Amino acid sequence: MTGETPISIEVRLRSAGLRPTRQRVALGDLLFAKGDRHLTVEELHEEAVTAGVPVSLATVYNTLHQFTEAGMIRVLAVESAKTYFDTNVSDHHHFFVEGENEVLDIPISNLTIDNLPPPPEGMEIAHVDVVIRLRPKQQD
Amino acid sequence: MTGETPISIEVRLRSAGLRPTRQRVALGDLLFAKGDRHLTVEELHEEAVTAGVPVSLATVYNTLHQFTEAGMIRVLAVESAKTYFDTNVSDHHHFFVEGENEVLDIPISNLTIDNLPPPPEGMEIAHVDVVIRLRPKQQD
DNA sequence: CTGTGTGCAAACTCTTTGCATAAGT
DNA sequence: ACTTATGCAAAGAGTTTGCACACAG
Repeated sequence: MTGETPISIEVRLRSAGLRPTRQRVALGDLLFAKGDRHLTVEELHEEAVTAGVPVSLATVYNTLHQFTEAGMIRVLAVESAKTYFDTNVSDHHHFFVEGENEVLDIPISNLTIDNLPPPPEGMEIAHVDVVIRLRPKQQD
Repeated sequence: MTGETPISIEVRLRSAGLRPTRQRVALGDLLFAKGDRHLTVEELHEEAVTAGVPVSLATVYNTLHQFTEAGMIRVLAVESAKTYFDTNVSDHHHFFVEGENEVLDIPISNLTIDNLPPPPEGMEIAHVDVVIRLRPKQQD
């Protein structure tokens, strides 16, 4: 066998209560076909147009937010003007290249966080984001 | 004794090569007088105006960026539309309240990160940000 | 005085919204 | 058919920029 059968985008969309329209399916394919990715709205839009799916920017915004609500992707905490969406919803972390505003997955590592503080009353932890900010090494 | 003598804003500005103008000193006072804070440009601007220092928004933007370059404050990695500036430049971490876009310091805790991955070639780690995203506890 | 800094308003970028048209079930 | 999604263009929010005036040294 060649691997696990991925659940089709159509099915995933339906379980999320979203109609599997051409645009949503195409965006879902782009997002999930190539492994884990972090994209901005503009990047995904451009990919879609290049791939022959002339979806509008507004629809990409809508769709990414819907996918986020459905828990299929999530928003990354980076200090950039643009919003980054991550197709990997599990606990893992990121490098963020200053200046270039580029997001990289932290490769296989056993980074661990210990002694997480308790959340304040009435709150629960939704997610823990570790962003390792990188800059070009300066040899002065 | 009542504590350490803080270095005056004037001196700090001069060492950073910044003229201690009325606006910069006032903003610096607001930023550093009350312990560690995280503020948006708008919040600081409003504080300044309320405090009787009618500085312009553009100047607050300029000043916060200059302070950041001087290493006096830093920008936080949160997934908010607004930029948050933190007066605490040391390694410490944050709660981020979803929806409210509120940033809270993580109180005294011995949160530690182990097995930090090595940065990619030619890059060095500028800062490690841990953002613990909070949401209201739901008891369903 | 001379060079910086400041304020204002306009410009820019990213994101959201309203509404007519198109597509899914 | 009926409902929901899409596209477009305009509006919003946050941030940056250009230039005349003001202030610090």
